[in-house]
Amino acid sequence: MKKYYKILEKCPLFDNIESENLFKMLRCLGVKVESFDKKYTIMSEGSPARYIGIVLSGSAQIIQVDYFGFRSILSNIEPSQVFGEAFACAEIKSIPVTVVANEPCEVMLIDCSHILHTCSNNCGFHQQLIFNLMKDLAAKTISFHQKQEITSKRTTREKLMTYLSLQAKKEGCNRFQIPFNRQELADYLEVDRSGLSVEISKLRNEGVLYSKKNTFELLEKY
Amino acid sequence: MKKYYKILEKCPLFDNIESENLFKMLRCLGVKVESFDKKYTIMSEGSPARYIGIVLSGSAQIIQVDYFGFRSILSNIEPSQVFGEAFACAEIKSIPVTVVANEPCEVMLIDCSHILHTCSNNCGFHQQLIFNLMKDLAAKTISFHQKQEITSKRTTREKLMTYLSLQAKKEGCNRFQIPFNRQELADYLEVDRSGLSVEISKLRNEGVLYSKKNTFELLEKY
DNA sequence: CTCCATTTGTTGAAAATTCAACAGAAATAT
DNA sequence: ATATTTCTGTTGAATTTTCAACAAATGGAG
Repeated sequence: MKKYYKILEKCPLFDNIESENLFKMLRCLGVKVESFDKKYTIMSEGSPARYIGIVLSGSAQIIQVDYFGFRSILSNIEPSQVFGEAFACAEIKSIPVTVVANEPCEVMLIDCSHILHTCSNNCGFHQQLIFNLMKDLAAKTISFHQKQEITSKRTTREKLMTYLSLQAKKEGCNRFQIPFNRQELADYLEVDRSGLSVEISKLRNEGVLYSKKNTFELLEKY
Repeated sequence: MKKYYKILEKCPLFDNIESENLFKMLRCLGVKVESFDKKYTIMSEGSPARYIGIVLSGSAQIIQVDYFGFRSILSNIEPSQVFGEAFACAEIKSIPVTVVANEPCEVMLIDCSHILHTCSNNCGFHQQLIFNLMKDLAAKTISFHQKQEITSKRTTREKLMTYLSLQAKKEGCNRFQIPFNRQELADYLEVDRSGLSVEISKLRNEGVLYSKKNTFELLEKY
């Protein structure tokens, strides 16, 4: 467990919890750590909403697949970020999304009933944990608003530029990497992959951006 | 304040709080009630994220208006529902959306600092309030997933049918009213209004649905 | 009731997306 | 190193959306 120290410290779920107390608490919560190979399913749609997950290494994607097999990517989860908390906290029977490993990854799983219902030891961390969960959920809601701002645009070009601008802002730099390949970016922006490639080429020719693989740079022109 | 009793009782923020304690608590929180005429702005984008709102009567819409004046409707808020909580709880400087009165309405505003930071009286309701906030935010996240399921569809017809199916399911009845007129529905589904009208007409002719104004009915055929 | 403003439905043209198919590039496995 | 698979960019055709403009229907105000 020690090797996850640095990651867990940065997890918003454990804000304001002293590191010496953290491991005691994790024992109390009865956490478990699991590993998944690339493309493996971490949580599947329809399964009980019981666990809150924390990515320890690698990365995961929250996806929805509709009746016709169309995939849409809701978000990308990086180390020390939390997933599944909304379903666990809302106490719904089954989760409406699938979580897949985007690369080999390790995740910590916490049975949400250990968080939501006061523990038998009545340890003082619960209140802080619930407060942290609330802040985390608030932050998630805001990031959904941002995604909505992107996908509400009507053209592929606008969606792409809105996404890239927000990324540049988040990274604080005009040159940055994105966590998606082309098909994934298309599924995140909710557009056609080939149409997205066309648009990227156009923007490159117009001198608006530089791109190579998953590295992008917004040029002055824009 | 007494006249809002029934509404406040149903507010998820006050779950598991005895009604006799509710009013004492509201005083402690220093709530205020304000009225807005139809189309008036309740909270405007860019303003400080200080208040959590509860709709007491009428209804409000959460909207985003982009650089070009395109409006998109994120959600509709009915009496006893909460708004603005995500921005208040995430402690961001300014809110990224606008809240407008959809009809004459009254809202209760609670300064979030009174909820997030333990009150001087150290009254026991805070923990419950924060727990309720957490559950409310979890529920909001889930409803965003649902909206995403709608808007991720690629055609106007699919978006419309997905929306109507979800509404029918929510109402538990194939015949129901929606809280939007045509333009608003278009802005919620993120499609063109005239194209939406065309699609509704087609579906009506095909016998898939009945519609008149904002009343819809999904017919057997579907 | 009449007038006026708003909402809804309809149309056709222009623009954009989707779709399928394929070729070249890049990554992976043997 | 080579073969195989996956990913990316390109194309053209078909579909769909968007846009602008207008007519019909609806709803309110006076």
